[in-house]
Amino acid sequence: MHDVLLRTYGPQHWWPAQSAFEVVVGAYLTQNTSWKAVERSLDNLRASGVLSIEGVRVTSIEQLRKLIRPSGFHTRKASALKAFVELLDRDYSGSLDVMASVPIETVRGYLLQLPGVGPETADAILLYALGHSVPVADQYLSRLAERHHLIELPLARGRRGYHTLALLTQEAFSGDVDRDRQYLYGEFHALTVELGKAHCRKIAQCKGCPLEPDLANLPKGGPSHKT
DNA sequence: CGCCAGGCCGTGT
DNA sequence: ACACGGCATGGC
Repeated sequence: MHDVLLRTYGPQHWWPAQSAFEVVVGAYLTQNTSWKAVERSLDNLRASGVLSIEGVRVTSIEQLRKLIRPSGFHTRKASALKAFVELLDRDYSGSLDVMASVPIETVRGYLLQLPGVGPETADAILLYALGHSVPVADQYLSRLAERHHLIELPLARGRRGYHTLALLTQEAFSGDVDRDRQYLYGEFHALTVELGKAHCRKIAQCKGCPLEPDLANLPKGGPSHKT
């Protein structure tokens, strides 16, 4: 799948950000929100000089809320961003580099305890902001895995479903010893998102989907669930 | 106008 | 352990 999508869409060079902290902010803001809307919030933060650790640290939660309004759920996301910086200050000297030097499982545990941070946000931060080799799963990947019968339907959803998909991704790339896994995880997630953006609603019929040859082998009747 | 977006959380079974 | 609704706003 990765190679087919790579040939179709080309290298994605994810995550689209100018700094590690911008990755963190983007990971929060894009929760159930289109990236287009996130970009406007990021522009607002940048224009106000708030798109930095210090910026979030010194900005009031009310002001933060106004700036990120375009990307929705601003009440939750503003306080969640504050909580992240508080964790950073309290346990990692206010430095993402320090956070990146701590064992991955330890950091993941702390991230998951933060408000507004679930498995996908935590892994996106670990991979794209902290430079760890961690697969990232999402709804797009879940749909793809279901359609291609790579996992049983009961395993596709919920917290268990996320872990199953992440493990599946890890195993799928484990045999590739020539390419860098961190890079592959990053690009694969980016490519599945790109596929989702282009074919999210059409993937049921999958007309023009680059993975169509594989989807053509689906059982008669095809997928019945919503995409 | 209605659907949905690169989830997460609290509540109810 | 899941299913379900709420969270907010803007694009299409």
